[in-house]
Amino acid sequence: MTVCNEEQLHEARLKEALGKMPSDGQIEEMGARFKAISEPSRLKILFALSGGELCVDHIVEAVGGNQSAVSHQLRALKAARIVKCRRSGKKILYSVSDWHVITIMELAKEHLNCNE
Amino acid sequence: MTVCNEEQLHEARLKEALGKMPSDGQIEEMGARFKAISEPSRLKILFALSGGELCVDHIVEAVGGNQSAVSHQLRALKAARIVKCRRSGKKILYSVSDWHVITIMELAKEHLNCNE
DNA sequence: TTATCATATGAATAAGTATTCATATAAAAG
DNA sequence: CTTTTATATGAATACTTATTCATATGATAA
Repeated sequence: MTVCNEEQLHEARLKEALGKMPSDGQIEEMGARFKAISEPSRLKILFALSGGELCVDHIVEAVGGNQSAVSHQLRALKAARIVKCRRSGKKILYSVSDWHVITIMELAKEHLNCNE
Repeated sequence: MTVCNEEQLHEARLKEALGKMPSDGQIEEMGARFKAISEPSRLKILFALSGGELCVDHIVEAVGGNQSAVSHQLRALKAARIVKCRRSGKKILYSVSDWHVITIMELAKEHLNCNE
């Protein structure tokens, strides 16, 4: 009767988990951010921009691939409000606007070397 | 001639960025992890599991949706080696195996409240 | 053994996403 | 004003991914 009841323990955990669960809106927002940095080319773009603003053709050099593809990815990152851009003469210069995302990328990169 | 040359500055930045760019393998690995936590239901599953191991039907309760869908997502998370499972009697208990991922989720959650 | 409970799986469909190609825009140089 | 340079865009295609339904597995209880 007072024996360890695993089932009861799990029920308690479930309730606790449900209590701490972020709202659907928060979950959506987090998911959107993670999705933005889940594609290799976008990740590369962001690593490239983490050193400072760059124009599109330099970004293209940094990530490889063709100009149109990079432009589409930049648009996605801009829509996710992770990067912003400004014009300077002929060129459009992109830069990071959400540094939290870069922080998370750096952290994830460090975790890689923890050869789990 | 010694005038501030923006172009030159950007070239320098590009080189620096290229130098710090993770390898393609690292980029792929990071991308895979971020992708794993970019879908709402998987995020919810992980938040639920962050309190300790749970059996599948409790996970289903926690995230909503149907059993089969949750099972497929659990498989994806297991394939990404973010969760693991063990059998206990009739039930299969899932738990987090890669706590780095949880760390990143918590961080991202905190960033949400920075009302940028 | 048979029935039942908990979970996993496969196939089909549906939805989302990346990439390419061709073309459009917009500023600058001539 | 015309041309060139830098970037963006739209449409089409090809991929990838999520979800559902029906069924399979595998442990346990009867």
